[in-house]
Amino acid sequence: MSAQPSEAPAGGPERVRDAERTRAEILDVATREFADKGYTGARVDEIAAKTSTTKRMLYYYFGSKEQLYVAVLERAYTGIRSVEQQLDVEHLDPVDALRQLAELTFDYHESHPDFIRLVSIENVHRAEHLERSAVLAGLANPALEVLTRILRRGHATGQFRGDVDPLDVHMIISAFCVFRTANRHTFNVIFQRDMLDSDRREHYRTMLSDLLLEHVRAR
Amino acid sequence: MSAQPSEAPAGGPERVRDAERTRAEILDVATREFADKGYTGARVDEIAAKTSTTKRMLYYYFGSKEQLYVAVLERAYTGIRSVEQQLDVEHLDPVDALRQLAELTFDYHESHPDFIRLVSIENVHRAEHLERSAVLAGLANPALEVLTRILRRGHATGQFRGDVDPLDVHMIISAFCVFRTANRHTFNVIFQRDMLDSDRREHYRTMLSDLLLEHVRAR
DNA sequence: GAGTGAACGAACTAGCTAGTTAATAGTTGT
DNA sequence: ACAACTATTAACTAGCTAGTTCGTTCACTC
Repeated sequence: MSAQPSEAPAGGPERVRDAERTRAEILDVATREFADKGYTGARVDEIAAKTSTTKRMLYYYFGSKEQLYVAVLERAYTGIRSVEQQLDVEHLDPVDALRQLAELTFDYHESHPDFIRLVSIENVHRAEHLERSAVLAGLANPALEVLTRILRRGHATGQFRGDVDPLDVHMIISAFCVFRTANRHTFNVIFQRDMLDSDRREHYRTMLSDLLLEHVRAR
Repeated sequence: MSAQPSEAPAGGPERVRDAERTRAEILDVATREFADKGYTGARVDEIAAKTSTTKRMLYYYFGSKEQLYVAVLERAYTGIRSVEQQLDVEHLDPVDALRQLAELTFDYHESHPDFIRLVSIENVHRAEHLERSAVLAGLANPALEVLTRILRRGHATGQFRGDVDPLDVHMIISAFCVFRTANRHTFNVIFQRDMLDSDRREHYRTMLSDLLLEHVRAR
């Protein structure tokens, strides 16, 4: 990267000072650090040191450790929204749709360990930060809308029961996926089984779908 | 063991000094404090202040903040052993036995929020403390032995499938119970549903048993 | 080409926090 | 009764930690 100072018109924006970039870098580092050490355990100095900027900038952009943490939380939470949008419910058999939703969620949890850790951490803090955040408005809807549509169509075709609560189904999916990643450490120490072992991945992935389908299936 | 310390005048043991008692009090207070604030968030001074003794005693008996935390963890973990021992598997129909085991676990989680919080906290710390502890030896066995017996008898009577992994069943139970209590804060903020609401208690309790039975049932 | 505000950096500080020191009071064994 | 040990207290400290001060540099405008 050859530094193109001042006159950086067309080619590449090699800006020495770049608010957007600095802000984003702080957020990235802070996300890793908070996920790693927890809110109380994370150190502002440590976050700053891992940045290419200074602690002063961190306060300049985010105001306080807490506000930085909230910014991290908000960004992490918006990510999981995308899961449901990957699903083309209308063109799938309800059984396949539910299975795919479960698998997508399963995969998302597996590939975003920082997010899961942040959720655990935030729960230890009784969601006091998330509660005061504005982002969560409209976070519930996408997840539940897709599930509701799947369940309704499944009931229409006679494959599913009609009295299944979408939020209960969502809870089962979350419980399974969250437990597998969030609690794997104590589980592994006690039972000597690594729930994230790649050899067992397919087993768990199938198990979740089966569990769900057995639960919603018409009898 | 419990010797009559000197001449306590009739009434009761008005012992001014009592190692056992002091130790136990510190452990109790520390359990609440660590469960409440997490390992990093808890303050040694605060724990000491909530005791009828001083900080020095805390170091006298436990050596360090970390060793005190480990002692708290160890005591908390031994409690859940009792759940399986309440169950008289041999005199129950396998279906009822599994249902009862699920319900006992469900109830234990609900009535021991501190324990669940400690488990969450310990997972945020990647079980590094539990790993170095000796207590966990033999912690896995009671839970799995009971489950194995239930599943085996259920298979013998033709009610259950024969290829069910006891640890998988245990995992489903834990995932459900742990998620319901450990993640209720973020869940409630996002979905406006309190999973611990007493109105929904029976619903969830039944749902877990149903889920399990559908899963192990012979087809 | 000088002024202006946004972006940045180094060094500082007040208060906190785990752990200690040193001395004292109660308890036990003989 | 007296030594030896156990339990206990208050005050102290070195290092850490979130947040700040104050001054500097860059980019853009007119």
